[in-house]
Amino acid sequence: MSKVVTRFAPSPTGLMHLGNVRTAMLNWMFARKMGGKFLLRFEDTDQSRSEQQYIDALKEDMLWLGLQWDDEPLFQSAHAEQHREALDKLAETNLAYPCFCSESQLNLDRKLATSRGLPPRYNGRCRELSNDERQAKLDAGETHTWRLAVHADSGEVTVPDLLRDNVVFLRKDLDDPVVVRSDGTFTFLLPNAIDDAVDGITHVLRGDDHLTNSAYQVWMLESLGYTAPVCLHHGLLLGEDGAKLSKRTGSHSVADLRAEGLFPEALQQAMVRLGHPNIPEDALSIEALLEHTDIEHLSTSSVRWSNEAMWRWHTKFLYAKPASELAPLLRQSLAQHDIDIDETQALALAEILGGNLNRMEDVLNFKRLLDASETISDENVQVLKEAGAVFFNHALSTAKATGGTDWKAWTNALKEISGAKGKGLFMPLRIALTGQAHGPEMSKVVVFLGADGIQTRLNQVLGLLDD
RNA sequence: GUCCCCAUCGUCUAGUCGGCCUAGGACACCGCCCUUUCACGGCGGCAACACCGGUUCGAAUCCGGUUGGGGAUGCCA
Repeated sequence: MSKVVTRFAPSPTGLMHLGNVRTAMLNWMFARKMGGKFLLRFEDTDQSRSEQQYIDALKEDMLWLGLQWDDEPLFQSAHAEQHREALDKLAETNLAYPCFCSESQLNLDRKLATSRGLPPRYNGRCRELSNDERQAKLDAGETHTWRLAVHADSGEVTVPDLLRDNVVFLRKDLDDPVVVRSDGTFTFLLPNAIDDAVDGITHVLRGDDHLTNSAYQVWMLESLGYTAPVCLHHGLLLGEDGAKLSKRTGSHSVADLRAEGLFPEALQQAMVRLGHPNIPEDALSIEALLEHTDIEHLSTSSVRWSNEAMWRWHTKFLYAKPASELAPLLRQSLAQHDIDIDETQALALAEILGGNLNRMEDVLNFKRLLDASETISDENVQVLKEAGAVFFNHALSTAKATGGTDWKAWTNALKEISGAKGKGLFMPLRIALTGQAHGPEMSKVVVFLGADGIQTRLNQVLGLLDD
């Protein structure tokens, strides 16, 4: 059995999107799983729309996602020769033919067919031209496209598919697809298939929206004497609303997600778990995912994307970050809002905040830990008012007496003097010091702030209550 | 219209040959416990075989049809 070779073949005309991510990951995973190769091929035949910046961005996103490709990236444009040869070879045996029908003629044909209740397919006018007629038109320089003579004959095309029963199409139900436009450029159908053949691709994982295309490509490759790659047509990735993935329904580009600070692991988790059953919750690395997935049993029904699930994974990964890794991220997030802290401070902050942030930007909720003048929300101020100035005067005096950095000692002393206890004791202090009703362990917070920090904030609260 | 694909809890799915399925798991959600907060963790709960026929002693599972979604029928990829 020959080695498995898969590929991800984006056209460099845009950024990597969620649909791309799924296809790329599945092809990568299948290759890894089977001990094969995973190739990256840029389908850059549309030179006018292809841009170097997208090639670079696509590569960067792939690496960010942990999808390293084997060998050097391939470029479809480098195979122009083979595409031409393939067409010539098909033309020789009349399996491809020039079509001189005009756009308006074809529209008319379609209307006519539909009105008669027939499928609106190409009626084969130019397929039935004699060789002489054909040559005469070509010599006269008439504009033409090239079509594949699929519909012409009886017989069937079988698309081999590992995920389902092989799909059988009757040739008469298929059309004669255009493979060369009137401007002489190829449509996606031919180069895509030829490249797979010459690149030695053995397996193609793609959405089932390609099923009919696969039929055309299988027919073409087999006509040329190639063995068509085995397909794994999986169900489509849908948006959150169950409709097709579109920009509006959350089809973010990977670039957007990265800009939002998403961890690649979170995207991996959310993506791979779609269409796969019962992957243990603790399969957190891509290797672990690989181990617990069976690509050959990937679901053939469509699946829904969930941003919420992805961000939940992100939070899980964030919680698990040790302070040493969290610290630089904290600095970075704060720096984005023009707050600069040094490394030591960042590490100290990371140690108390770890496990309290769902997204990196949540650190902004705790600005009061860094700056005593940071305002407190009205709702929380209300809690401070209910505690009252008397309470905070006691708090200040006991803080001074005990130093305040021993949470237990301080609060015990305060409890005795003020008579406050439980939530009524802890909550006002939490809000006064952190600005938030929820957050990290107070015993750590007081150490982080130090005696001065505590007193500054208590004084600031007292000033607030005076107004 | 014609052809092709798909259809189990809110979501992702288990369900090999029909009986062990009054349909299992995970996530989400809800409740309780733990916790000075949040989270984690523990326990419990809610919740689905799209519909209609047929075959059968017995169907989520097989067959037919219907409905719904998707794709093709594009000089998009």
